[in-house]
Amino acid sequence: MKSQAKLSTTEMNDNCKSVAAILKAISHPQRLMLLCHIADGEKTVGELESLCGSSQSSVSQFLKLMKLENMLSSEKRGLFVYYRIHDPKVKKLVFSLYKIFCS
Amino acid sequence: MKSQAKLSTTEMNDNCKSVAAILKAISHPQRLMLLCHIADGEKTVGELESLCGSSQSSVSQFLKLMKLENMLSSEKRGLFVYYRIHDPKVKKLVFSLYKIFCS
DNA sequence: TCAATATATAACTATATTACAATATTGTAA
DNA sequence: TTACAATATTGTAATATAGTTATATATTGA
Repeated sequence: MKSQAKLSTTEMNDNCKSVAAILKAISHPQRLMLLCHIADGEKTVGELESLCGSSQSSVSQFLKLMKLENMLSSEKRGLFVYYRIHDPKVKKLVFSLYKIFCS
Repeated sequence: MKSQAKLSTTEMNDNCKSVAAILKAISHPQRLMLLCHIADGEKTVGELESLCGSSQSSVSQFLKLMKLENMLSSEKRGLFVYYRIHDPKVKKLVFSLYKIFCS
């Protein structure tokens, strides 16, 4: 992390704030689970509901929260709403988490 | 994230739980800041206090929290307590965060 | 139009976090 | 021993979050 020494305190502060906000949105077992499934390919609310074993209401609320953080985007096609990862940085993060902790 | 499909639901659940706990400990601007400074090399409470501009009490509490998660370890030498990153996975995580979000 | 299905929102309770202040502990040095 | 500096702990009030249930809205196809 030596490279970080190059950042000013203000820059570091700002970076920490925004990164912490993203981490906060992910730092919940159910939300992380949702994100992992979505990272594997776009999913509908119903699919996520059964994949994660959560109620429709809570899945919907979590998705909304992560959409507000601009982490996810959604598209309605026919009867279903498809969710996918919007922010490429978030995709990289999920991949890193997988590499570090799950393999 | 295709590789993730290989994990069973139970495995995924467990992984998400433990990873979310770590993320939760980091998902706070001040704590992330602390961690970044410590990742750069071991630090005393007093150093962190001035580096992060936080009160002694909150620095001490945050450090304790992250120690409980086994993310940090500490060693008392003389009058000072030195903190460093204990879990190599956490070190990797901090480095990934830096690569993804700060460069 | 109407029934079935998918999604979103509201309201509420229990619990957890945060910040802050006060106090305690420990090691060092005079 | 006393004093002091560094760190840890505790108590607490304000706020945030989690999880549940109930309700509302939107879309599609018959």
